[in-house]
Amino acid sequence: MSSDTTRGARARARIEVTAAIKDEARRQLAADGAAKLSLRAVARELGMVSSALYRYFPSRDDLLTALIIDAYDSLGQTAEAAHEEVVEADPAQRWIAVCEAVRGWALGHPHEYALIYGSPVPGYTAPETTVPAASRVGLLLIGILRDAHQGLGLAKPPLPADLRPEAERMTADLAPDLPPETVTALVAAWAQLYGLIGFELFGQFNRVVEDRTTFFRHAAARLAHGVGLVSPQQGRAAKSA
Amino acid sequence: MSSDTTRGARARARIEVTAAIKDEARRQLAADGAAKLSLRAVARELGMVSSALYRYFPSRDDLLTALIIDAYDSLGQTAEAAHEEVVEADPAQRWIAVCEAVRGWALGHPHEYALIYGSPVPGYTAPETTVPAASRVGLLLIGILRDAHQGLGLAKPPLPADLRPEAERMTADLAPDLPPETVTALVAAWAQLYGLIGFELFGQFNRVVEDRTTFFRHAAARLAHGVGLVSPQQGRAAKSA
DNA sequence: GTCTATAGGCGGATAGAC
DNA sequence: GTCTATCCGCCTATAGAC
Repeated sequence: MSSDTTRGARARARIEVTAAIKDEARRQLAADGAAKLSLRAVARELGMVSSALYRYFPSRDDLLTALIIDAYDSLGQTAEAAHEEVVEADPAQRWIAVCEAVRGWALGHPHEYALIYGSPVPGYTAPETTVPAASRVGLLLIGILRDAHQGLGLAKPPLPADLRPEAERMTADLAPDLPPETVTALVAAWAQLYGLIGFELFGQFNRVVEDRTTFFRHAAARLAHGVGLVSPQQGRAAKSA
Repeated sequence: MSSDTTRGARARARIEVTAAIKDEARRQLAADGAAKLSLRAVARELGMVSSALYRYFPSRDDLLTALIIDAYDSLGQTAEAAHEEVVEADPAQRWIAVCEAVRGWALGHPHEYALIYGSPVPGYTAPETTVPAASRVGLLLIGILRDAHQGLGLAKPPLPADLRPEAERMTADLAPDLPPETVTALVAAWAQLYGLIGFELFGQFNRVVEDRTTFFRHAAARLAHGVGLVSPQQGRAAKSA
């Protein structure tokens, strides 16, 4: 039992030090960017010696991978929590809520957002282990569309003939129970959502858009409409598009 | 006259060396990213000594600024040239041609694209001198919408009441001769366009979208529709959206 | 405009003692 | 797990000779 306690204490200490390392690394991410993330600097700031960090993360890239997975999970959890709050609303409103949650997280964690959705870190390739965390928001959006589809509240966006083969391939991969028109529109809307957020975050909207919250809400609503969701509240405006 | 010739030769040499420095810097941008761009490494590769570069670029950031302006200009020129080719076509087709040109340039110059539209370089702030070059593609798109508006070929996207003040502010800034509905939709489409390109370029479409050219063409066409452009050829599909 | 030399830093990663 | 010591590399920027 005393050996159990010891092991437990060691495990706890390891978890705490690991968390401290990641916290400090996140701080440096904000200051210098992922490309310059340095184990040495992290160690210095924590009052450790650089070689000690290698017991926690075998290399700089492993630390980066941990930060990426944490960021995807934090974003995914934020989006899921926001969705839970409005899970009784109609699908279009749930869509908008998730979009706004993603934007809110991005504004609150700009450097982590850049880490996962910004330019790739040169010389670093994310391992497959990041995929589950990276998929969370996408799965949430698919779930909303699925609910709308089952409730017959989903219009089919247009799909030109030359895109149909690719649309069916994507559908088989991502959501075989949804129409190819929907899946294709979703993938496009997904990318466009991150375009809106990225432009705001990375300064492209400076001196262009001022009331960004309102602008974004409207853009997210139009994206919802684009994938076939029509909310009762916004039906009038959306139909006139 | 001999002094003129000498001065001319010196000026030419300066231009050539400046170009060589930027070319080598672009090569390193591709390899290591903007954050690690190093005057020393550039000098080494050119067979010069690092201190010599300071006669051409007073600091690393000035070199970066030159690369950014060059990238915006290269993109802008590519987009303008592509637009010239189809300037007789209807506005929707010209819109799509410009979008495809932007994507084509991005795929051909991924690291320069990341430099201007990717995550900001930590510690670097672009000076105002980059603005004119950065505006070229936007002005091109505004011009297409202006032609469509004057030709009465432009539908008004929906604009909710709470967005109208911001829409009118943006319109006064960007294109006072266009309807606020159009300008608002354009700004959103502009961001969404870069979202599509960024996702393809930065790997988010890996294992998701395969036939990216077709996918993009369709997405660009739907963006055209979203800003109010309806091409005769695509009228049927677009109207059913 | 280019050179050498120099100041004063920074980094990743490993070996071997404790 | 943490330490010291070490290898070997990198950087920005300047001074001063030519």
